Amino acid sequence: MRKTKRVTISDIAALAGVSKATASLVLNGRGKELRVAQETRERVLTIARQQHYQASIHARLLRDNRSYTLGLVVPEITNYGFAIFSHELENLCREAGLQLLISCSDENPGQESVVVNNLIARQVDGLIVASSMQSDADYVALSEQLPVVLFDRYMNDTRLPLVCTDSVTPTADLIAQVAVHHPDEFYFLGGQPRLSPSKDRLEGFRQGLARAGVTLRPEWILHGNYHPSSGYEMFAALCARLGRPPRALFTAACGVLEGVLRYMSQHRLLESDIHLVSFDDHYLYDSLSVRIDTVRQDCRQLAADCFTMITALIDEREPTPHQRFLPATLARRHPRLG
Amino acid sequence: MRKTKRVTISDIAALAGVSKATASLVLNGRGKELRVAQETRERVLTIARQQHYQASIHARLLRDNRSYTLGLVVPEITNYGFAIFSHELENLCREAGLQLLISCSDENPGQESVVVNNLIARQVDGLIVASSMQSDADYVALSEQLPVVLFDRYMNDTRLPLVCTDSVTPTADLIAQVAVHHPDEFYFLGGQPRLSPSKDRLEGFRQGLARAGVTLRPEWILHGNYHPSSGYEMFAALCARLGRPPRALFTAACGVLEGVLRYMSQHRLLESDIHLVSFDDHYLYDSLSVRIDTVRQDCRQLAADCFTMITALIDEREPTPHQRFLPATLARRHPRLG
DNA sequence: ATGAAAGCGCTAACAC
DNA sequence: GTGTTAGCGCTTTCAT
Repeated sequence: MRKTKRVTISDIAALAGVSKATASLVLNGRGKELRVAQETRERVLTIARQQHYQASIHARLLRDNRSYTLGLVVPEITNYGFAIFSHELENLCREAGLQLLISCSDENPGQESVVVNNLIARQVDGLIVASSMQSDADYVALSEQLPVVLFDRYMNDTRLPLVCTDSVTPTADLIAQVAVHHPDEFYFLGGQPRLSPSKDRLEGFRQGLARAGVTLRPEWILHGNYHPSSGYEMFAALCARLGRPPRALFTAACGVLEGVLRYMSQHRLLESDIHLVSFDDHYLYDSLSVRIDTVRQDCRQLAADCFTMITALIDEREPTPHQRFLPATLARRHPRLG
Repeated sequence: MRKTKRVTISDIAALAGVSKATASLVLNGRGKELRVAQETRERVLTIARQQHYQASIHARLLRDNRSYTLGLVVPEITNYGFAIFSHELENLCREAGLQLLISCSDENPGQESVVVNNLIARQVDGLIVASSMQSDADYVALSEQLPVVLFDRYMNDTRLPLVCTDSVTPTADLIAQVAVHHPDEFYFLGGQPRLSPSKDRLEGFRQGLARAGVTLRPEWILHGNYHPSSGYEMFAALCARLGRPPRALFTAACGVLEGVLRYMSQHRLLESDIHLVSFDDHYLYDSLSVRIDTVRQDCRQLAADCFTMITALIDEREPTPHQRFLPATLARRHPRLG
């Protein structure tokens, strides 16, 4: 059944008794301004419709040497924030006639290389990446070849185009508000310590404590990675060390929090009065018995800015600004004491 | 910076002093078995490497008249289950040298047409769809043209290839277990009543009640759609009608449940002793104060089966079986009485 | 107002 | 063992 031969522009041209060139002009709507008689145009159009003519995209792409395609690399599409981001970006792409190719790196630099190379091989017109790499070297090299925009995370003092949430300020604000109630004990559970989100959120944490007049103790800070299992283990270790759950805790990412919650759930700690604070929000947090104060990123704006930036680069306009840090909002669920 | 001219197979051939054909053979690893001297092969390979030769995918696709691409249409990528499914499918595709194109229909048949047409225009080799359409007519027509596999939802008695979770059995099992404790009152909040998940889950609900010896009252059944706002409103209306929250409630999809939870959270109902039962699981449900018993779909298996089926169709092997209904598992969180 | 032809980069059938 | 050549389907000069 599936062997229906493709109807090409030559077929249409032949049937309409015109040349390929004329047919092409007409079919691209360019017939009007550029010559081609009204009557000819109608004939071609009618026939094309009758034959269900659909231009071969591959032929056009080969000719244009463009794929009208954007690559997106995220650590985890199952992560709610990245899902929203992807969804948003996909819509923007579609409206612009671009196809979004989504790949997951699973927080794994090796896997990230694989998927990026795949995308390159597909000749994407641009690449948007939330990278798990330690260094921007690969992307600096890559950006010689095609537009690259980093988002969500950045390396050291990279000069690559970048869209991120400013984590430091809102984290500091939130921590400062909470820390006044927990001057004796406020733990920090972070992800990979060398990734920018971890670093920035830790910096925000420090600043927040300082602002609240709380002296940070080094043993308050624990690092693991963004996998829930890591959050689970850090929290388990902490509980073991203290002989009880901590009184106040900041988790630097939703994966870490997920692990903590799993532990709490398994150990019937959900009714305890631990004060949880976290980076990244989720709609279900409203329905948890434990109240969690969070920093909520503006995923849609992140997507919009990435899109603006990458399209600017593709069109060879230098985007201004080159790097963007977006504000976040606080979602406070804990009843405010005092 | 970005204007580096593409190095083609002709360039390589010229530099190596061989013909395009020979270069092509070598570069596709087919040089060995099929003629081409060892020495020639090495020369070509070396030069290709030096020049960072990367074959133009567009040229190959044009020639093969294949895109090595699969289209996936889901209602909502932000829905946890679909995210897992997509992630899984993406990995399977990558391993098979295919690129997955993910599009969202937002539960909207109009939008669904748009994205499907987009995917067709991209000449995907096959299409996997969780459709929000009332009828399979469009896809029946489409499947004349390319392989189509439906999943998650199906229309009436469609004969299209299909992969679904069997909703009736596990829903009935779960409801039967719970209903014995709630013979007087067990509400059902469904999505669009004409979509198969709603119908099957309602059927499971009926069967479960019957098995528990509970007589279903017509006013227990409410329908809306899969958007959280709909769940919110149905639940609000129900509470208004009863003057209190219901004692037992089954939500037919996670979107509906999300709305219910939002309402409960806003109205401080999370500590009430309402017995919630729902289709679709989420890792955060373990951490909710309200205990929710759920039916958990096997998203990875769904993805695996869709993949097997679509690749079979693409290779023109008829897949067996043509339609697959997968078992689900129950996630009971409510303490079992009696 | 229209057509002929070149070329995008690659592969495979067919020479030699 | 290696080269020639004919497409794949489209767009775009350049003639006419």
